[in-house]
Amino acid sequence: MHPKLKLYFEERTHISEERLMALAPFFRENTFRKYAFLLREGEVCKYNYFVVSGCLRIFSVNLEGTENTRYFGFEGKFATSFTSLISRQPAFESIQCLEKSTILSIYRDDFYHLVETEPAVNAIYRNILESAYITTQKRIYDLQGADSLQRVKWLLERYPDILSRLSNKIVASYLGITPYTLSRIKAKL
Amino acid sequence: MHPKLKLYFEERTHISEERLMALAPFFRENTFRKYAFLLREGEVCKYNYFVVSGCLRIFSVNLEGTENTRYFGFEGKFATSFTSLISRQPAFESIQCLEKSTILSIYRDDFYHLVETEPAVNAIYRNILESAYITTQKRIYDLQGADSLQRVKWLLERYPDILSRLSNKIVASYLGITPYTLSRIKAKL
DNA sequence: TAAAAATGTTGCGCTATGTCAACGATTTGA
DNA sequence: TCAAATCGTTGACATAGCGCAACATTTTTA
Repeated sequence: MHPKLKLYFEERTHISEERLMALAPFFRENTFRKYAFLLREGEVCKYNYFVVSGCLRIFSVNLEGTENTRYFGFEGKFATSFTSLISRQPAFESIQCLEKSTILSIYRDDFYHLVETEPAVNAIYRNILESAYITTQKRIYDLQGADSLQRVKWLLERYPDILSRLSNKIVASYLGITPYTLSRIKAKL
Repeated sequence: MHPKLKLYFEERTHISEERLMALAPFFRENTFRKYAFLLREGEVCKYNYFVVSGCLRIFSVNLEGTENTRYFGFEGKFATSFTSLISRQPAFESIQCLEKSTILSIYRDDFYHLVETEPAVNAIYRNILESAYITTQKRIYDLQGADSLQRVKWLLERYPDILSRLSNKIVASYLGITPYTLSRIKAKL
């Protein structure tokens, strides 16, 4: 099993070395080039992804053509369209590499089989859902009603790396402001 | 066990009548008057609530004093500050009745004990987290970048009752617009 | 049930931020 | 490696929606 994934499990749950190793075969490692799509809007999401290195984003495009990014998955994070994975319905969002990335993929049915049969995976899944829930709730509370400056400061406090690591266009689509406004705000900081 | 809660379980999981009945003693029934608080910001949330009748809202107040509502719990829904319940940290949000309400409460430790020991409750909890996650994700996608008119239409499509059942002030705090703007938009619909 | 408090409506001015345009800088891929 | 494409920056302009105020209406509670 990849050491990054092993670490992920060890930090979040108790599981014997032996049973942890039994999980390894379910994860397949791939590398993807920058801008590669792991999922396109309209497809049914069939995998849960674990980012070994690089970075993913999950985003959708609205009717006016504006991109809306809701999640960045950096090294050591899981990322998938849970909405599609859970419901088996076509995703309304896409998953894309923002850098050359090394990714471990676990097939949907394998993943949910493990959630049902391996307590450690059940606990991990619960942990992922709980964290994702808390994060999104906080995001709504913090950003709803906040002006652009507050949004950028919010990002700087929470995820200071993002602003330097990713392009303005991508960051703006995450903050819900235009790249023009973001550019102006950065100039004043 | 209250028939509304029984129905909730039966619609979402398989469990024998007998074991379902064994869960009943963990839930205590109370009625609260309109505007009563079940949780105030800063307190640690100790209960998960199930709404038998009436309506709860979960909201916070930002530094400027603007209220921000993130969830309405109507009849047949669970509602709690999961962030506080999970982390055992003080809540940054409050839970308030918007109508005279009948509520079933289950104590935090009892609830998580059942999550660990009763597969049906584990499944229910997973289901709640999954649904909450999907709902919040969609909310972010749908509302971020949307103007006030789009927000009101979004509400009318998804939760048409809310607009007639709750006050403009409350609805506006859910949509992230001012009551003034909401009033003007309603006049034009 | 009546007084008080809260909420809804609407006019007005202001400001933040979106849109468009032009151009320089950076990135990308053949 | 270099041409083409994308992205960043900045000015000018337009406008959605906020804040305030004043008054009407509804709701609350004593």
